[in-house]
Amino acid sequence: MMDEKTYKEIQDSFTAYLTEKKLRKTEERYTILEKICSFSGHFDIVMLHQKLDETRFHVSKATLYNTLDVLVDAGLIIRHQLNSKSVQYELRNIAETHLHLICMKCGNIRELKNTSYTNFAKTLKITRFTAEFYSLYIYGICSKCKNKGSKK
Amino acid sequence: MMDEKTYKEIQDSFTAYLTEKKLRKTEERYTILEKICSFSGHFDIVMLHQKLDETRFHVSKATLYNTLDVLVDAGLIIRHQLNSKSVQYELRNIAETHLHLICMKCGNIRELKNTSYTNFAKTLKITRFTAEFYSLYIYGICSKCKNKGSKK
DNA sequence: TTTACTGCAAATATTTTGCAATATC
DNA sequence: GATATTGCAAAATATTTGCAGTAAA
Repeated sequence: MMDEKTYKEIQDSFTAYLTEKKLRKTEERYTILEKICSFSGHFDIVMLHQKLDETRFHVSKATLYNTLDVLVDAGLIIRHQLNSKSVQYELRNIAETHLHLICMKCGNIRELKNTSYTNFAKTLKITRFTAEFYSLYIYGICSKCKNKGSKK
Repeated sequence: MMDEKTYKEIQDSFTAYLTEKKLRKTEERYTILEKICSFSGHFDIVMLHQKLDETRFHVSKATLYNTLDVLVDAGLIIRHQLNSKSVQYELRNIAETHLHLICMKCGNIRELKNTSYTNFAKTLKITRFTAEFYSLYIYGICSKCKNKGSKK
């Protein structure tokens, strides 16, 4: 879990967004966000649903999909398609401080703490577009697959 | 369509891959690759299927999914999840020379010709991973949405 | 020949939608 | 109170699978 201060900032940002868009501040939305903030990496819908159920907070799939859309719109989480399986989400806050190493053989994803690419990307001159954040994916072969050869 | 020389290189690379993996060199696989090489940007399964049908080359969805998997494995195309709708594919060859600007309001995607991020990324020291290619996604607000306010 | 690949249709998985009940504003 | 949001189940989409026929090696 992130520190309390960061969590409060994210929460406040969500509240501001909901207010601005005249959307309702429901328990479901805040509880889902809270759960997401407890993850340190990627997650998908199924996993999030399970974790919520485990803490005895059941929401319908419809609500989950709806809330994730809202959170994406609010810019608090981002959507990745890192492998062929399922859509993965990640707190923008965390995604910003990592780049993603994706093994093209086994599909494994490694997060690598690195902020230099963001700094680099900020120097790019881009017209007719206001950049908010950056995601770098590096595709290649992880050391396991390199040694063992193809796993698939 | 790319120039003939590039197309031949891609085709040869596919042949080498199929040979190495002891996979068969079928007309379907080569025709699908050829069609993909005629696109200058992203495409999805539905669009590819249509375009193939238009040129009177019908393949089943099963074959299409199978072939796209093979092409991803071969490293010739990459898979993007650029918006919430559907998975999009792109020739790796083309993807490498562009970065992607994704509007968080309207979902529109703009490709921006830029290779400097690849050069930058190549300078990153990464252990236990052999990088092959790089993809930079920049999330933000496009000028249309900036002016008009939210479209959604 | 052998068996990988294809097409088709059926099975799964994923996401969206309709609608009545509920809770926010 | 008005109506956005929720839950549930059904519908719509997207993807995978089983299997018999076909074709590459």
